[in-house]
Amino acid sequence: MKQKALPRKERERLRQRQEILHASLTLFAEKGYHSVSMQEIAEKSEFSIGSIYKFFENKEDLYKAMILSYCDEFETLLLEVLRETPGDEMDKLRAYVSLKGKIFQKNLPFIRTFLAESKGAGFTMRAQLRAEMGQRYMTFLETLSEVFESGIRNKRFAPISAPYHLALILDNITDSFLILWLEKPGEHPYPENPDVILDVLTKGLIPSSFSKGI
Amino acid sequence: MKQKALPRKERERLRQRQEILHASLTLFAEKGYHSVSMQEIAEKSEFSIGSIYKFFENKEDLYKAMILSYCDEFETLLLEVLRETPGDEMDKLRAYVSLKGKIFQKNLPFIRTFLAESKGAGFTMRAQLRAEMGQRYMTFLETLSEVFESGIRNKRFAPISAPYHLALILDNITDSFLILWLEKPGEHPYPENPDVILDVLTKGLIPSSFSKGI
Amino acid sequence: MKQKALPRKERERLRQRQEILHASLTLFAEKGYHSVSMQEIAEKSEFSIGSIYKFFENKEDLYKAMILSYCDEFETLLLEVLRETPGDEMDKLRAYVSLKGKIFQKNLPFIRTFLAESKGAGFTMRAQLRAEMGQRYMTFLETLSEVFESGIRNKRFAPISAPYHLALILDNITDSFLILWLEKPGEHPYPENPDVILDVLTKGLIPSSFSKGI
Amino acid sequence: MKQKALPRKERERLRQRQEILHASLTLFAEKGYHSVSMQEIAEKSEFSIGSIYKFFENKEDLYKAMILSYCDEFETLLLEVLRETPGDEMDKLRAYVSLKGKIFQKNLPFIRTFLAESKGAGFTMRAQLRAEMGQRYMTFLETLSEVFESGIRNKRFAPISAPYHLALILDNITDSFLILWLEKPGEHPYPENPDVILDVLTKGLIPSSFSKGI
DNA sequence: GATGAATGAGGTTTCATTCAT
DNA sequence: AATGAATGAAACCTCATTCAT
Repeated sequence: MKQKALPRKERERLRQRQEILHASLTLFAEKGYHSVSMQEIAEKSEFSIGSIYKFFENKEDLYKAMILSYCDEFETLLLEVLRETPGDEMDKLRAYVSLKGKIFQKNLPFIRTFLAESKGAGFTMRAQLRAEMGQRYMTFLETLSEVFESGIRNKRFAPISAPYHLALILDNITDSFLILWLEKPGEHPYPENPDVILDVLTKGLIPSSFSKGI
Repeated sequence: MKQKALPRKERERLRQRQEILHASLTLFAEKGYHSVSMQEIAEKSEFSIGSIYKFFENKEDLYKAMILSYCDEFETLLLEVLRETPGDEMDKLRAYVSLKGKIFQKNLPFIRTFLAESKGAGFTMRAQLRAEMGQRYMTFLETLSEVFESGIRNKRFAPISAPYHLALILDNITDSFLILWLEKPGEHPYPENPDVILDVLTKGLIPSSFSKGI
Repeated sequence: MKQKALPRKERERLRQRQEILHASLTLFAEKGYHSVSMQEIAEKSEFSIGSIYKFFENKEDLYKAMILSYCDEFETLLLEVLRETPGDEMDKLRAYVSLKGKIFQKNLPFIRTFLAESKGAGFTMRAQLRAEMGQRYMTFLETLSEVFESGIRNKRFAPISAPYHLALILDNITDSFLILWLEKPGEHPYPENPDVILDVLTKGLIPSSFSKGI
Repeated sequence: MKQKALPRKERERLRQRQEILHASLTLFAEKGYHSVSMQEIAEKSEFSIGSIYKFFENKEDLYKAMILSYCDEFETLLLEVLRETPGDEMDKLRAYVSLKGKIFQKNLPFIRTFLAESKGAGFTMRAQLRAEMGQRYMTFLETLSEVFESGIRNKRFAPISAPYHLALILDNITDSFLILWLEKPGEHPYPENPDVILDVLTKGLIPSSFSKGI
């Protein structure tokens, strides 16, 4: 019995931790790191300030945990879709583009926070978090680039650029569409059909007939 | 003589203002808006706190002025290169990609700040600045998209996507390379030859022979 | 038992609030609103600065609360004496003059503050507090003037002036004596016998014999 | 010629000094000592900040000079009317009450400042100014009380109270009417006929027939 | 002599963190 | 173990005063 008592407590603890992280995400996403007080997080999460300090050493620690927790979740999902989607490389890319759109659109509050931290200065983060996220992102890009590599190896893709660059670019093209949607959701919806996004990569801007002409 | 007396004072004032903006850029870029104190800006710019408040109403005003001042500068340069580069559309795009790389590499401290504010949550900015920058960015993208439009009209480019999307994507691809360079300057240099970046757009990932095969 | 638990905390809170108000009164009375720092109030009241901001939104709020709290207290006492003193109108006026003297002499620090705000420019107050105090004072004068009105109706008082003016004047005559006492307590004590003050109103400066003579 | 040169300069200086005092009165009266900056006084008076410091040692010195300058002016006028009004004591009192009303109504901005400093805490003033003004006020009251004393000596007035008290009270009654007028100018005008104010002193509230009845 | 740009001490207020209950 | 009242350092900003020009 005692064997199960501890795990149960432990699970309870983790659940509570998640609740705090969830509450804090909303707040951080709405107002930014510096404009959210521990008081607010305590109120929103319905824990006492003291309790929050039982789970996290300090405000920054909480913020980092929140960011990484969501990164974990999304990373897992995106890696899974790359690994497990059946079919050829294009099918994997299509599935990836679709899933990324779905995830971000479902997690609106997180996107801005995430983009600010990953693209930009990430002022709120200490070097430690930047490094951690940078590392993860590179690792993820490597997995994504394997799809391109495989495509090129299988002669499905032309070797127009280094696979790692292709991965980087595809990721950023999707980000572009997401940012556009973020700014003007009505005017610029994220395309339901992933090919609309992939076309930019797959089709050449300079038509072969034209390039031949040169 | 009196005619020049006033302008001289005015010029001196503007020069001082620029010095403050320059000093604050470095600090804001290094530590983020909230982690820089007016005290620090005063020390770095070698003005007194009081003097800084003669130039800017408050900290936020200073920050906004700093961002917009640099945006202005870069925007002007980039628009100019699009307008004035001789040759066809590809030449303009090449010139744009090269210049953007040069500008950003020369203004390292600004990039992070700028990217954070333009892509991400931009928590530090009030809606006003976001709107201002968003507006400018869109206007700029429109000018960039005119190059694509013209290219398509002149049958130089295939209509693989909406010109505005193409502009957005090209801009984001260059950003990607810059971010990569930012993280690991040695490992991922920004390509000197702009075609390395443009290839991804111009050449099709899926070779026509292959696509024909389908 | 639980029924008393909450009220006890609440009572404790109110007691602490009163302590801050009391400490701040002394300081404000000695040095004036602008020359008292929150630091000083914190030290004098033996609370931390942060704690004071738990009780009051800001310095002005604290000041207003202090003024109104003392006004409340004195108003209540003075209205009570007007309402509940047995006997005729003269008895009520005598009791009023006596009590006012006692109250002000016991609350020396408050008088100056109060007089400055009610008579003078009251620059420290925002319009809101001025209006509030002006309204209260007028209401109070109306109650006081009812005593004169009743006296006139009962033919105890001659209708030498409007009851409201009589009230205003009586109130100011007592103020005069209090100010005199304030300046030179030894030389000009507030008269123990209220008739010394009331004589000025009740007796005519110009004797009837003299006025008849005219 | 040189003999006149200096006095002219001196006169010019005094005129400028007065201009500063006049400009500062308006500002102090509108916003209160602490809410007026030297900058504002400089702008309003159309002198440079440096020049103002040539005339006055510091802000407080300027304030004191302003107060005392206006006190001087009004004191002189009021003493004159007491001294020079022809007729009996009642005529002098009537003239005094009328003139005081006129002066204050004409110098609205000054009244509040003056009343705040003389009646109330006078927070803005240092002890020095309070003492100075207190002294002057007492001296003035003594002159006013001489009218009452003379009236009593000449059997025109009944000795209902000490002459000094009578002077104090008359002064305060006029103040009361002025404050009332200040708050609600339309509703409570300062009486044109001074007897409306003086009646309260001259006539007895308790009619002799009634008092005899007791 | 006159100017007003420059200074920086000192004001109010916030909020992460602690710790007695 | 959980709480949240208390703390006080540190932020932004103002403005009386000085002094180089």
